[in-house]
Amino acid sequence: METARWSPVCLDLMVGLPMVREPSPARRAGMRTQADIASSPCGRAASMTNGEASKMMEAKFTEVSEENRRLTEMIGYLYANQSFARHSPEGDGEQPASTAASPTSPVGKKRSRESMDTSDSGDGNSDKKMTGMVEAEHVDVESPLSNGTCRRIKVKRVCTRIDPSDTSLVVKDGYQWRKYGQKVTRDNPSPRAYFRCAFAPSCPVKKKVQRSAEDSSMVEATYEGEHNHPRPTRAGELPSCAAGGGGPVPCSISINSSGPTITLDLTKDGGGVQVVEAAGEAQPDLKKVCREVASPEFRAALVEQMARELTGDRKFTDALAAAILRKLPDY
DNA sequence: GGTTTTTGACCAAAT
DNA sequence: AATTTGGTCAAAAAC
Repeated sequence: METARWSPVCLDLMVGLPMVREPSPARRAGMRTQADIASSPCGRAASMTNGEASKMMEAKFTEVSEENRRLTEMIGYLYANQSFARHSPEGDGEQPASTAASPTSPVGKKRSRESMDTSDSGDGNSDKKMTGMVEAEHVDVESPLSNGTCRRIKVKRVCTRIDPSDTSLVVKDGYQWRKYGQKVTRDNPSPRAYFRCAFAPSCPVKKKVQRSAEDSSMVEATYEGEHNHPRPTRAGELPSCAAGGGGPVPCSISINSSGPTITLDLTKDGGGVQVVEAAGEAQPDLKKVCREVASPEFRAALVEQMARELTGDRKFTDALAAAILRKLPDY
């Protein structure tokens, strides 16, 4: 996720569909405007009367506002929550490997364990809608090579809610995996399953999946490395809007600088949340954070925070006004 | 008969 | 140096 350094809170709303018209400033800033919504396949205002289109735009605008309100709540709460305060000065998700991982934590050093277990392939997110994924941490770690050099490996940890009765430990992330091992670990009675990408050895990505010790309905999937091939596409796994449907608006937001990077996925009801840890330090209690994210207090704080950011962004308000004006009939 | 999963054994790093 | 633990291998079983 691209993050900005100039503001403690940067809203990076990557919302919407491929552009049809010339990108507005708001679009360039990543914001989906009301006009975009109305002109998208999700909104069919063009074929309606002005009254119908207006009502539809109003409804869509309300819908997006509501989503933004929820996101504001979540961001504000997370940002205010100083449990995230342990970050490097840069606060950037793409840390130099030397700071992204503890000196003894590269993949391959086995005993650094879950502290380096926070991992990311950058790919397991796109199916949060299917899996009920609620959080992820990303860090880069160094993997020593035989020639003495190190390569950076992206590592991501994803929490996913699954059926407690489901013992398969299968996390639907859109990729194909081959299981190569299972192990019971010391601090969790549930076994940990080890998977390699089905395209191995050409694709080096691995993942570990283990049911949460505290909540058996949650599984933690740890991805190591990045896929070097496209996701095997299957019907029904595309985002509803991208597939031409009228579903939720894809959206992501990032916060950065002195705080953590947080990604909110509006393709999921209630919004999936990724917490992207800037440094290699393990997040002490992400599960707790996830529970807090769902709380009314969190939502309220998020509303205020996001509203402040949006209304304070002159570019956004100008672009929104311009987009609405374009959709108004000429008299 | 080929592919995938299971599972005990093995190895290496950490303690 | 011995033990513990996590990760991987590979033969057997299952599909």
